[in-house]
Amino acid sequence: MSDVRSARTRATIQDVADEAGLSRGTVSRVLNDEPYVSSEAREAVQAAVRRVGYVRSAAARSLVTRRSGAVALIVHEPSVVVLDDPNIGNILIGTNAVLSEADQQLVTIMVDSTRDSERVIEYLRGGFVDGAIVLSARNDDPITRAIVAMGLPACFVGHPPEATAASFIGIDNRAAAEQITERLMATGRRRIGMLASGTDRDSGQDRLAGFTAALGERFDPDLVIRNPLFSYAAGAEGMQRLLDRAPDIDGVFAASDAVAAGAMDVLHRRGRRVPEDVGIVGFDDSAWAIRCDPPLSTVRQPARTLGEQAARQVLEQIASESERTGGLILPTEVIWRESA
Amino acid sequence: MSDVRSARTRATIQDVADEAGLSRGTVSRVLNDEPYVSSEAREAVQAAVRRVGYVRSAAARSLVTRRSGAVALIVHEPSVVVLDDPNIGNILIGTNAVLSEADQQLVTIMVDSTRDSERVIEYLRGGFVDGAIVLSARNDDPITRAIVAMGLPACFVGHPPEATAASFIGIDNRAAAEQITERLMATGRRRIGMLASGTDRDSGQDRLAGFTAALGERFDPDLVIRNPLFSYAAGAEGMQRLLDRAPDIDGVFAASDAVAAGAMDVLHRRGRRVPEDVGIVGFDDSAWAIRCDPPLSTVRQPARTLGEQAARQVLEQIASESERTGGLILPTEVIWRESA
DNA sequence: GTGAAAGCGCTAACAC
DNA sequence: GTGTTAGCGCTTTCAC
Repeated sequence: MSDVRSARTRATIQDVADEAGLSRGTVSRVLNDEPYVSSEAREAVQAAVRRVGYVRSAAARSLVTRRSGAVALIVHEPSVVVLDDPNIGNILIGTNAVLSEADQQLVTIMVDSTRDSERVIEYLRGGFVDGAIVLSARNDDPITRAIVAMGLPACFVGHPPEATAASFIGIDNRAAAEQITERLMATGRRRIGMLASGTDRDSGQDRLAGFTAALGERFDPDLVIRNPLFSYAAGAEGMQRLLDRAPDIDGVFAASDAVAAGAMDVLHRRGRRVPEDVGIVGFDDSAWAIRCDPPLSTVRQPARTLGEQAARQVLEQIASESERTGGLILPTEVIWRESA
Repeated sequence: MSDVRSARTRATIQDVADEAGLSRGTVSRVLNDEPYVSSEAREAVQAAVRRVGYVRSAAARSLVTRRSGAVALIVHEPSVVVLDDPNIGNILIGTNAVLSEADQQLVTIMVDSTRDSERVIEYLRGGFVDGAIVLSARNDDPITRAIVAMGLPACFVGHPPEATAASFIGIDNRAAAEQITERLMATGRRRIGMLASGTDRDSGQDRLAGFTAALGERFDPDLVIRNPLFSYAAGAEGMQRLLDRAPDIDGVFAASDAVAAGAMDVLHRRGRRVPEDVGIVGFDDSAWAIRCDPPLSTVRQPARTLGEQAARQVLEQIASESERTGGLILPTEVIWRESA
């Protein structure tokens, strides 16, 4: 029996070396696929690894290489919001695909409290990850500040963080909102309102700004209902208020598809036909859109691509040890269906 | 200026010791909040840490302590499924809350391909995490096998993995399904069908088994439509087929709320009234349930608690270095609304 | 091609 | 209370 170690003790590279009758150095070379190793040695090491059940210690390796082989995806949202944001899932998929290809491990971290926030900063500083992708950070966010300060390779998805030259990637919410509002106007609507969710963050503000710009003179602040949440319930509740304020309303721009779905149900309940009486458009092109009756016209947000590109940017920074590159804005597309 | 290190080099504990005029040992004690340190020393160290901008290396620390302070949540699902599983989000929240309280970092890992799977095993073996919570693993899953083999503290959510005495936590899908089917029967339905999603996994199989058991003699295999997905689309498509097969159907048990929602929309479209003509019940008590019209009767699954308990089990195993405890089955509750 | 040896940054056991 | 020192398991020169 070559296994003389106790069950609780892991085999080390030295055990492998002894077993193979070689030195640690050679074993290390084999493990790292380095050149200048005889094929006999290579095979001997591989066999020895098997026999002693060796797995290398990430800590020891990372201590000397200063690399972990992992990248964090930080979801900085109160937990409730995360659940029904249709984009997060797709961003995650895109990011994971690209990192997986590069043999980096993606670890997703949720920040749900101040305590979380502090611990996450420790985690990042500790060197558990080589880079980070940050979703929907606020500008005054401590994690953002820490990342920038420590120079961790990173990409911010959603909006540029502060005035720093940090790399970011996002969509032009303002332009997209303007565009779809214009199309809504082109269908002949006269009294157009907005269910403006998330006005406490950039994306929400920008969508409202685009809406305002598109309407120009015809913009009526009374027809804007604000709500922090991008939810179905927010849409339903907002639509009630909008109808009470302006029963003659004939167009609605909802800040997200979920909001639009809530609004549409209320419209039906209040006896309004869509799109005959009221035209309605959403934002995201999420699963909600096709599920609506009639199907929802909306803005397609390239969430998956967002995730992929963010991952690429981080990988590039890690590889080149270069300074951050600038930002990137991905194009959106208006998807015209039957709701307007 | 006390900062003589290059910008690229991190300060080490030695730098702090020099700066504070103390030894590494004392600095380490302060850093770890150990007793037997004079308050002067403590303050001197804290000041020095500030000045040199010290952050301790996780790798070095973890190398000697054999602890990382992190726990993995492994979501072992094809990406598409993850997105609309209403339970995952809540499990995540519960897990994060408990771990956060214990100052452990939760890292969520998605397994989306064979390549992912292999990398994740490496990651776990490497010692990046002290424990793992595994969601909806299949029995033949390589990650499950690796975890069991390496003796990593772990808890499997959903179902016991193989015959091993691994710790797990879940709900009794079979009993819950049986219970709600019985209530459906009690409303006087004669021809009851099931939209049996996910029959390729334990939860789906168990729900079908419960349904079958409840119906007893009245069970008709022709009224069971199978579909791997727990989705709205699966429900819609399944309901079409069910209506075609048995136009006189008057009761439906859908394997999830999303499935039920899809089915209900088809019923409406085909001119059936709910619950007058057809009674329908779901499973999960997710956001779908109250959004249905009429609101859906369903089984409440304690997803958040599931996550909390799983985290506790893992923490306990980590702390005690004990062998795995057995499994735990949480109770479910039938929520009776208006759809049946 | 391979071995020997010097660390990576930290904790913990042991002196004092 | 504090300093000294021996590793933790690995990579990486530098000889040979």
